[in-house]
Amino acid sequence: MAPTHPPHVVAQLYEAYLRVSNVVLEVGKTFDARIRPAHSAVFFHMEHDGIRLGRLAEKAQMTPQAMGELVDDLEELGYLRRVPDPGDRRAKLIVFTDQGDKALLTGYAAIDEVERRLATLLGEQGLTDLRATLSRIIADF
Amino acid sequence: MAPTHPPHVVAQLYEAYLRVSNVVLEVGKTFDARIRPAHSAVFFHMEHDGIRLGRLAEKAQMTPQAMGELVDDLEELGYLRRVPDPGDRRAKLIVFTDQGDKALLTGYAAIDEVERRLATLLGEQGLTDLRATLSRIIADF
DNA sequence: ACCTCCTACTAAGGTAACCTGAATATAATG
DNA sequence: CATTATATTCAGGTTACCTTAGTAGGAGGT
Repeated sequence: MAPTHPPHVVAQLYEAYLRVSNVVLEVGKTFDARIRPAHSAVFFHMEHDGIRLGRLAEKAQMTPQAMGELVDDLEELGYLRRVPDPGDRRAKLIVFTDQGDKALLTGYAAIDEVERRLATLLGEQGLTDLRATLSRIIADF
Repeated sequence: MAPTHPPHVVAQLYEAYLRVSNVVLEVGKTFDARIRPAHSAVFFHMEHDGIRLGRLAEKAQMTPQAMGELVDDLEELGYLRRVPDPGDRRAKLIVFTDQGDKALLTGYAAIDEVERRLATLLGEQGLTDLRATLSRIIADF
């Protein structure tokens, strides 16, 4: 069940998120069309010194199996590698390849670009206020 | 490709949307556990005098086939009915049953409740500002 | 060492929410 | 009328998850 007639804030939040995130997604698609939105969860939660599948899944709030598939994809595409975890021979550490590092930097740049565009649109103060307002909503709901 | 380290506005928008919409979704689930989030698109875009499947799909930005499945579900659950369109025998009008009307009102009430809660949290002025800011973002992106 | 319990990961199969392509019925148009 | 367009439906596919059930390798107690 969802919204109703005029611009409800719930609907506005959704719409604003869609539009803004789309800019970032487009950059990703341009970088490598084989990378899908679902893969962003991996880049988002990766750790540069390597991370285990279970922890990555936990951070992304999904099952290790689901995360395993995403990692499989990105490994096949050359963005990640699985190396044995020296501290636990059951486990593997997921690490970035050089190509993976480059993709991550491209993603960061796209997000920073969106922030700059928002600062221009709303003014520095306006962006600060928006951030504060969203934080309050997140904390309260 | 998506976010990065600190609270980026993109991520904040998403998180705020998730939290706020969850309140509405919970109300829906309590009303009838068989109604799924995907069905909200139907309630959102319905028109009280009846609407054709194609138009409903168009408003919700999905294919008529996908929308058809959602309408099938809600018809089976007793919230909608398909009646022949008197003006075009190829088409059918999708209309609410009494039960559908009741569900819609419940949804509206849940959304209004969220708005009231936001007004309390942010103040009337704060909510007005947030709405204006989101509108600007939507218009610009 | 040995046995039990745990943990990381993999395999197999399922579901929800979409999609594309093709069929069918009816309309609209030259 | 014959042609082309429109409204819906039918069949089957894809993506992004999930659940259930292994398997291989550690860790601790005896």
